[in-house]
Amino acid sequence: MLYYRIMNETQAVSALSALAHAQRLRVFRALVVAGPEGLTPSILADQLDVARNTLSFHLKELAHAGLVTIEQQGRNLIYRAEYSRMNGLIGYLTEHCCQGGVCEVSPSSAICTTC
Amino acid sequence: MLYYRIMNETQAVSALSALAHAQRLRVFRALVVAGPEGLTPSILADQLDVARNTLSFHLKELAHAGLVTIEQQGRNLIYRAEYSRMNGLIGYLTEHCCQGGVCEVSPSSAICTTC
DNA sequence: ACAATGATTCAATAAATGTTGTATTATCGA
DNA sequence: TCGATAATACAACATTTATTGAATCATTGT
Repeated sequence: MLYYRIMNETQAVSALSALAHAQRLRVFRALVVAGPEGLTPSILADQLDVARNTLSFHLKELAHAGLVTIEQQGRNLIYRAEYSRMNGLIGYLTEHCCQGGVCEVSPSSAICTTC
Repeated sequence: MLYYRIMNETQAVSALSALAHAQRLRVFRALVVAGPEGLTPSILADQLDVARNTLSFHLKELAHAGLVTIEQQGRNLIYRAEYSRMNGLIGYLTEHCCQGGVCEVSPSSAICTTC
């Protein structure tokens, strides 16, 4: 029972690069906490005290890496964390752990499978 | 029963930056697969076809981020993946998921707890 | 139609990161 | 002690990434 798809190296580097920045990491974690409801750029900008054009740039990076999704609602955009992508990244990092020995990664390593 | 310690933002960004590079990611994954025995820089350099000074630079980055440990054995160094750090990073990324609702992260999200 | 709001785009500058060749340090074995 | 091997450190250059302010695009409400 797999809840995600293991990604390739390019996708993993892209996701890791996207998260390897303090502001983007804060944005992503805020979206993880927000859950399925998601957040708008305005709310995020206020909450995290980031300039809106800067935030827009960083959200684009996260979206390009597949870590967040965008839905338009009127003149607002709703950003949401893409849990399956996050789980795919975790799977990529831990794949074939310890040569398939005692530490074998089980599908239960995935998080947020119900989102 | 916690197998890792949730890290702070600086540590998380450091770990993510270290992994956000194709060669370093390959190195880390090779060490994850190698398990507790670890690998020497020579073996890694041969296996991954990287110049030794370049590999040394990248290993230093991984070590600085706490993702690998170093043990000296004669003139060889043994590098090992630091599983607890990896688990700490995963914990940091998924903390308070979905406002503690249906997707609450359980300690079982940690991987390689027996390493 | 028009002003206001939400959000993104662009271009220029500033800052951080990666690569390469060379040099250095330390250990091993004859 | 000397040559060979394992590994790291340094410096110069090239590349990538981040920030900022101003401009643009789209939607809503009057």
